[in-house]
Amino acid sequence: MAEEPNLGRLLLDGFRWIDHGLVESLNVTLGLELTSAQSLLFADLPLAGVRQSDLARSLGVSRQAVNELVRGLERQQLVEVVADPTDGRSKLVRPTARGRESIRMALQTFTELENELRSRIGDRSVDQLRRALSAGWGDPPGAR
Amino acid sequence: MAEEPNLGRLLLDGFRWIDHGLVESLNVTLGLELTSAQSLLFADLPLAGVRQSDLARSLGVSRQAVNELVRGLERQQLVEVVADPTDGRSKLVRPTARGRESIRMALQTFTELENELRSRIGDRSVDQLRRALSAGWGDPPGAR
DNA sequence: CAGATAATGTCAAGAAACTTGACGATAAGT
DNA sequence: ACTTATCGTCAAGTTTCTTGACATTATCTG
Repeated sequence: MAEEPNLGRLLLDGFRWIDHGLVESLNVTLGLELTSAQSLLFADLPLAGVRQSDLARSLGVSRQAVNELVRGLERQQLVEVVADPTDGRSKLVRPTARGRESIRMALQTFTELENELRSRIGDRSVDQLRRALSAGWGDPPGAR
Repeated sequence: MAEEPNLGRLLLDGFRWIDHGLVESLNVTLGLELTSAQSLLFADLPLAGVRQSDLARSLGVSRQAVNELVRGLERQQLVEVVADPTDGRSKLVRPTARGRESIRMALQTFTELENELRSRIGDRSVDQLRRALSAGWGDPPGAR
């Protein structure tokens, strides 16, 4: 007993804390109707636009999944999807004016959440947390 | 650019790393067929048994969700569900002999993953990571 | 003790977030 | 030129979770 808590559970709890704060902020404060996955994709969308398939790679999910999320954002006029001038196969996902404003809010929410965290566990701990997490996870030992 | 990466994304990546390693270990090495959520519930199940509804609270999901996960584990004879002698409403979820063996493997996997992590980012970073994450997340500012 | 209130497990229906497989269109490699 | 790979997308299915409703059992209250 006095089991040290499972690291996976700890990471998941942390994620849910951030995620919940982000979704709440976008939906309640801005009156949007974003799901969790849409928010996460949307929140750090480059203003210049991204190729859908790069988005899939960066999120670590299939192109099909990203496609569906992007269509949801499009329906809410937060992004527009245009043909990639440099590649006839690709499409670029780009925030609209309305989208850019929401992204600003999302980024502000991230810093607010991080400040909240700093006030709880201290500046040093937050910095160390970020550093440890940023080191890159690569593949777990058992990956095929 | 050189955007500092979104903390939520970092936490999620970490979780997925652990999760993938755990599921892989249980399924490939032990020949089980556990889903991600089943593995997470199963991996640190108290040997003495838990009430289903306590499990739900500790995981942060509904009783209905836990019920379904437990039934899956039961089908694979990893747990048995018995009436709680102290409360006629409750049921206790308890690992079987086969389950206990698998749990030992799961715990071993956790330490292996953590060791892998130590070799990548160093002992101090792992300790700091664990400490920061253990501080408890409570409710995010916008929680209702 | 009786009656209201609450907690537990479960059935059902459905939403969310994925997956794999297949396909046509475009790009790139040889 | 031909093969091979990549891109977006349609379709179908899985996993994980939700809310609502309900019967059963405990607990609280007067």
